[in-house]
Amino acid sequence: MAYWLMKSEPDVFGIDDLKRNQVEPWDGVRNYQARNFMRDHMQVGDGVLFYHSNTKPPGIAGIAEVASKPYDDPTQFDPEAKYFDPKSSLDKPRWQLVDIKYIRHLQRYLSLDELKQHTDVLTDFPLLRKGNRLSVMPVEAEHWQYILNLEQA
DNA sequence: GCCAACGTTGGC
DNA sequence: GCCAACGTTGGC
Repeated sequence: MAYWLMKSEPDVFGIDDLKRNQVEPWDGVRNYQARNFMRDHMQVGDGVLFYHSNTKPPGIAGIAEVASKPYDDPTQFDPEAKYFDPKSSLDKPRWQLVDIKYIRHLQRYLSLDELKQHTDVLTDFPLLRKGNRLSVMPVEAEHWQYILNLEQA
């Protein structure tokens, strides 16, 4: 069992939307590193920290779970789709995704500011690394546990 | 294969 | 709205 953090802009798709839909294909990832995490390393049942980016304040909003094996992101084939990729094709698909299932909101929102106050424990937490732009990143088990404890604090 | 130009992310 | 970081593109 592995743990992940996935970013989304709440104006586009936030934790409330996930709660409403329950399960959602995590489409639109167009970064190879992020894709590789989904395609090569995610397993059904893995834990996901649902992070709100590009909002005030940014932070972790809830918990979700990987709900499918990786499969081809359908939006890459659709010329009308925002995430259409003309270099992708049905026989040579570039982008894969997984479905994400809603588990729960955090009891309280953990802002990026607050997380930054714990860099002593959250060393090498990718989210806190300078210049980090990855939308999908691995979370170590100890960090996962620590963050869920912070929620109670 | 190098690298400058350009585009995107995302915090501030 | 600014800008740092950094990935991608394309000319050579």
